[in-house]
Amino acid sequence: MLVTNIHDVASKREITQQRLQVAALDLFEVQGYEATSVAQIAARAGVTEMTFFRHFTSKEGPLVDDAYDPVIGQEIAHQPTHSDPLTRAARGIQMAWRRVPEVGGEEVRRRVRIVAKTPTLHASLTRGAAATEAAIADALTVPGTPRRDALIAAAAVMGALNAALREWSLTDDLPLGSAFDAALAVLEDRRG
Amino acid sequence: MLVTNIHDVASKREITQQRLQVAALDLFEVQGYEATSVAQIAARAGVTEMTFFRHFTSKEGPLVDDAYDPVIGQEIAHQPTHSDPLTRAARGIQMAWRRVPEVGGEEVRRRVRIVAKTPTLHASLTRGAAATEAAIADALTVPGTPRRDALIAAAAVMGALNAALREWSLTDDLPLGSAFDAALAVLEDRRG
DNA sequence: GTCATGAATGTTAGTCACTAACATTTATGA
DNA sequence: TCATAAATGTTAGTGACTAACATTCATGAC
Repeated sequence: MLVTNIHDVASKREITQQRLQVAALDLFEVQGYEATSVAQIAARAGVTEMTFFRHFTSKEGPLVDDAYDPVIGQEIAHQPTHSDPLTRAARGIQMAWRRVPEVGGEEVRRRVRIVAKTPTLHASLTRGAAATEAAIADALTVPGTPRRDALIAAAAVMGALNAALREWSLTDDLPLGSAFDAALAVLEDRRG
Repeated sequence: MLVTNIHDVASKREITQQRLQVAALDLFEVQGYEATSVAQIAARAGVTEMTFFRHFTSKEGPLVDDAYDPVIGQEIAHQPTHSDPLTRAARGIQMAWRRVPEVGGEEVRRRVRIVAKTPTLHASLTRGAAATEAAIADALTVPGTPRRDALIAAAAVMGALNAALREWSLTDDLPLGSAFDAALAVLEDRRG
């Protein structure tokens, strides 16, 4: 190529993916999710529709494709096993997010806000979180906690987290951490 | 028509819808959800593809279209407001299901089992439960419980319930109520 | 019974998400 | 410079879903 940036550690694949994600988010925000076609996104990113699907598994991809999971599972596995699974999951997630830099929080807000404003996408957030949910369930499955209970607790925590994220995304100033605090507070507040 | 059944209180619309649902479930069970096309379902039910979409909003319809909700909301609203929202939601649902006849439990098992065995449908169960979730959130929103907390608690409970239902559907003999008991037990078991 | 009216269904044609197979360009290292 | 593989393009197709219009069928008034 004619110009090579020394700091350009990103592969071409990563660049294209980034361009597609930006294009998708821009269009979703301006004209709404449903009214935006994959062809439009691809055109705006300067590639073909086909290329879009080589970078994202579906139209929802730019919104929900994520890659946290391992940290979360790790932290949950470190929780004391004498606690109940719901508490372990909640506290483990809290720990994990303390280790994640607040950097990029604004982009998360942008993405979740689009989801929050598109009811048909709420379930997609669940789908995107499927891997995370599985990781949580695995980390919760220890002697004394049957698989079934681990699955239930994982699903409950993810449900609460997604709901909290949707609400948080509609605010402008609250930090990302406050969404997690809200979810965990509801899960831990027991006044039967 | 040539033959009229006196006991035929069902309208033609209801009959067709029933035929479509049976056809869909049969095909989903035998060849899997993804491998079944709406055209196939319609053909088996003796109607057109177009007619299918006049009875169900999507291919998932025969699996997730439901109509409980009002009873649940009612029971939750009757829970003592000094309890925390998660507990109110859980106990309200328990009450509601005590009032629902176990009749039809086998069909529920059939439907949920298909969902449980089709990972891409897990999120659809969430979508199908959106109305129920909204009803729960509404019933939880009382003075002293901010809307945000109600939304979080509703999402957590629905997540737990769906996970419990998926697990239950894979068993053959347990009654439907045991699925609810399992979900609520995890939500109420606090050993922080 | 007949007839009018609306519900239920059919037909046609189209959009859009998504996939497969194969061709072409572009980057990278020996 | 050349070989190799990664990245993208092209073409063609399937299947979910929708819109517009035509047709059949059921139901009540008369």
